Amino acid sequence: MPRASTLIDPFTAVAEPKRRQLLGTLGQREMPVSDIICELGWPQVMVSKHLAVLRQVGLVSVRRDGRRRIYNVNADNIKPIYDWAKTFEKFWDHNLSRIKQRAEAAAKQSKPTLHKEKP
Amino acid sequence: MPRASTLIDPFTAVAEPKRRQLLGTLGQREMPVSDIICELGWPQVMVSKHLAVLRQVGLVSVRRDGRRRIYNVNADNIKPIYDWAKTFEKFWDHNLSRIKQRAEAAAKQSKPTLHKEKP
DNA sequence: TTGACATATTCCTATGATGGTATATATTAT
DNA sequence: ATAATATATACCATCATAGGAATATGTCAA
Repeated sequence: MPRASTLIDPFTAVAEPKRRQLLGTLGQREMPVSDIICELGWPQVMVSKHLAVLRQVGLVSVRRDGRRRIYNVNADNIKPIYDWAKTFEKFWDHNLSRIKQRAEAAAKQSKPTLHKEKP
Repeated sequence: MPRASTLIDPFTAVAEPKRRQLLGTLGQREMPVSDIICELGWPQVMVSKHLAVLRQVGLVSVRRDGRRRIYNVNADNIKPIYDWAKTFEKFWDHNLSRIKQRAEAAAKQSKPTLHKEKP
């Protein structure tokens, strides 16, 4: 299989910088497509297609308002990304708080398989 | 440009599920490629190539040990992902704690548009 | 109805990433 | 030097996807 994932998970959806931008914009306030177009300055089709992707993955939700569609962030599906990244916090959080035990346990007790060779 | 970014930033690198798996494995402890191969059960070439990508983006670092290469996570470059995702925490963190002020300030001053329905 | 407006979808193409196979490089052992 | 081990790189084929253009759908107004 020549290429793994697609648009089924938030990670791939968010890999596209434009989609992060879009989410950032929507994060400020819910808005209709026209506003997004205005704020980002992209062609309408581009906005609509990126929105379609984000919708598929469930990162945004829509509701209709006349001929407009009001989009807003569905942040629950961003949380998995946050959670995943957070599993590495022990590496950058050096003045540990409650994570102390867990982090130290995991990080330090790996034996010195580090830089010794077969004698 | 038909298809935007590639393997230049952590987001795209981490979009590949296998690479997240790999990072998760390396997150436990630093290890040589052979151990990764063993733990994940992937063909060697696959591991090496995914590592190459992660290296390019700076998500892992290597050091040599004889004919082995010891890899470990370079978590500093995962933090941008964490930070980005964290900007949406106001949406899912409803029983706020210390983030209260900040979250509320940011979230509330745009109207309570969170889960409105079609009228 | 017709027309204007707002947004979505279909079709097309080019790029480039992924996985596989084979091969190259580097290091240690004999 | 040769072989064995450990890992990386080059080459190839497939196929998903971003973007563009054109078009479709849906909604309000006259």
